[in-house]
Amino acid sequence: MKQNKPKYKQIIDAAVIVIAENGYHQAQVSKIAKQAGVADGTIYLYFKNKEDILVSLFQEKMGLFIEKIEGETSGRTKAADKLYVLIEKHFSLLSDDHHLAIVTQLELRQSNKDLRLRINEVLKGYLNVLDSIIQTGIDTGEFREDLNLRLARQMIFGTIDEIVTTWVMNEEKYDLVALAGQVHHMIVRGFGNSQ
Amino acid sequence: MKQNKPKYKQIIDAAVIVIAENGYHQAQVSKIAKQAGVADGTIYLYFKNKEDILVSLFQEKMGLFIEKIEGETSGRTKAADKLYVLIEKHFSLLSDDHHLAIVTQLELRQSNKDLRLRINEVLKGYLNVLDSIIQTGIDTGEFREDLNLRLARQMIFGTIDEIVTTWVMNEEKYDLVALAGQVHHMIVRGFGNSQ
Amino acid sequence: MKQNKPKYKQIIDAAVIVIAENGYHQAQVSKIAKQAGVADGTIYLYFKNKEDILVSLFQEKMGLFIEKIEGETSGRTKAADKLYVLIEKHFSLLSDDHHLAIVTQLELRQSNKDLRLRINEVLKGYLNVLDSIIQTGIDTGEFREDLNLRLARQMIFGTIDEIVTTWVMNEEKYDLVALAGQVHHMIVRGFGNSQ
Amino acid sequence: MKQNKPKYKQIIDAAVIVIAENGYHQAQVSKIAKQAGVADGTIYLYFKNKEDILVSLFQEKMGLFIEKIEGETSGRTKAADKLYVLIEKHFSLLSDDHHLAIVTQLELRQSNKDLRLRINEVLKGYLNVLDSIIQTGIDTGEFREDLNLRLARQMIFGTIDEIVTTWVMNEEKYDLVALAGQVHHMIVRGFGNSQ
DNA sequence: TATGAATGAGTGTTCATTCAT
DNA sequence: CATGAATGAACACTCATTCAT
Repeated sequence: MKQNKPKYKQIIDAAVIVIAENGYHQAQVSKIAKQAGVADGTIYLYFKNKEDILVSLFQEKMGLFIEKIEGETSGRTKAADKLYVLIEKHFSLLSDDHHLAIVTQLELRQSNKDLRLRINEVLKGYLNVLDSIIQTGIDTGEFREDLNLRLARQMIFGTIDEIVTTWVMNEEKYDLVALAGQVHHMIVRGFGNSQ
Repeated sequence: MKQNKPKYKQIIDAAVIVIAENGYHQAQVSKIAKQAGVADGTIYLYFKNKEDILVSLFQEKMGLFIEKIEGETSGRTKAADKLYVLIEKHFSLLSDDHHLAIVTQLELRQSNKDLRLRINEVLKGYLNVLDSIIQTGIDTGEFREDLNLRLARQMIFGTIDEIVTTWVMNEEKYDLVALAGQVHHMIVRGFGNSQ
Repeated sequence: MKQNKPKYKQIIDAAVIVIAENGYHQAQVSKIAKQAGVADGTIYLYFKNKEDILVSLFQEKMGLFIEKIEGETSGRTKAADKLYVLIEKHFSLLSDDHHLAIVTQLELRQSNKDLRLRINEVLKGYLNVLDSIIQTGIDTGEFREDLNLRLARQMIFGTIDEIVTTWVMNEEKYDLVALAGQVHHMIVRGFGNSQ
Repeated sequence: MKQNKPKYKQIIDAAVIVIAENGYHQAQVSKIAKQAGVADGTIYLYFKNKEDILVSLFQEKMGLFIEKIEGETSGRTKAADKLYVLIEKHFSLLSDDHHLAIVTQLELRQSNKDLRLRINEVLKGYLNVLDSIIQTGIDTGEFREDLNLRLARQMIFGTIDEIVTTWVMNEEKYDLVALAGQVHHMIVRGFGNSQ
């Protein structure tokens, strides 16, 4: 199991750093190898090709990401609470990892269509968590029963993603986590006045 | 004024087709020139370099896009109505232009940071329209007065963008415009039950 | 006779200025046309191609150059005097025309072999003047009778040319004409002590 | 130390051959690589860019050239003898290397100003040898004490260079080395009759 | 004569991947 | 397992020249 060997993680961590600091198109395999402290050729003992590094990177990091979020949300009963925890956790995990935020929000988007499709595969785990929360809400009557599951999921993901991306592009100048409450309220209650 | 010369538009239209059909990284200048029916060198009589073609493409198309949307929304009084028209128009304009949808949602995102920053400049016009609608809603009391303008704007844009992108990635298999009502409702009223 | 039409000289003068100020490789036809105040295509009504501009330039300017030098030297009887006048005139003519000095000493040397062969044709006129002076010197007994005419000519030309080129490369910081006497003495009398 | 790796010299030697046989402007990197028997990319493991090949070529070849000439001249005591050896050696080294003669006398002169400045840096070593010989001659009384060191150096270099260039342009039809004595005599004794 | 928009051939350089050691 | 020297395909851009007006 290559994934357990130390150099596997070493190379992935190196890739995150190199991509975050140099940008996607300036993240040459040789630069990643140097950062990881291995020879260029060694990379190919652990990864099929460059794309495989990036997909693996996303899988490893996003896997942990989803795991943590799932863990936190499962402790709540109400869908709205689960959703709040998800947003808060999503924001805080990226706030805590500057390099990862740049890589997932900006740099990895420059990859070609093939790579993006494979990244989307990984994202499905996250979207499943969202679906499950929304379905819970509909089932318990918290959310409207005519809510379109797919659209709702896309709204949540699109909103969170756009807010994080804007925050990263603004060089993370403000407190992202502090926005979780307002974002959560907009999603659950909408723009309208409640009276 | 180069923008009025026929070859200027001819080249931009060719670029949209070539990028949509071949992908961003396979859209060589020579391919665009061939599609436009001009010599490679002619491109450089109208554009400073390759990046300039792409920025101009985005400016021209997005300019028209924003113009049309602004025109339609200005005919409405209520913010909620304006927002509905915006969503519906956004969906229908992209539904009607298959190539443009692929280019704006998938291919142009692969551009480097510099180009993306310049694209964001163009997008500001669109975001301003959103801001103005939201502010109208707050002023008239349609929307909550404690609504965070920036977050609201990011939610609308992120939601619409994610929904369109998913639709494009799913090869436009379903009717995007038909979703406008539900999307609008989710944004304005949220997920919650109204009782 | 195209050579007599005003635009012919106009274009040649423009070429000297453009080459002197931009360098040989940055002296595009369009730049010369602009400097001459004519359209690009007009150049080709007066010159066969770009190389023809440069050869004509050299012919015109070097023709005048040789004419003036010949005129001055013919006024002297002794070969040594003729040689002195030639050196002095060569130095002063280039000292007086900054642009021409740069073009002939530095820029035109970057031309390809073909062009240089044609330039050498023009130079033959100058070399003939040299030969005639040397022959005179030999005939009158001023110069050694076993002097190798060809080598002597190459020594004079090589010396003068190297001195002028160095002076141009040093941005013409010192008085070139003032060196004529020493140069003349070195050529006629050599390095050795006369005793 | 790249200079000691076999491919470094292999590429430089290939460059001399390709430039001599095809001319400066037809000496594409791919042609040099082919001649050297390496891949195009390999060139860039040993040289920063194309200009670096040419500068290195000049440094390597001219470095050896100067070394050899310095070695030979240092064996003589009298300045005139040193000068004779220098001329003779200069002529014979280029006579023995047909390709190098073409490259240094004709092709490399077509390089742009930047490259020529860097070539001049290399030439300084040669000019220093000349200066030292001339100074020796002045100190020992062999040469006139009012001899202008800089002009004398330019005369020697200009003369030798012009004679070699003419010889190369005449396709090396005559015996260059055989001219050394006459050239030496012209420089040391001048044109004049000694009586 | 004069114009200037259009042409299209030509090349230095990068970098993911391989493979002999 | 690990190395790193070697590979070679791929592409944006310039500019001398033409020719319809």
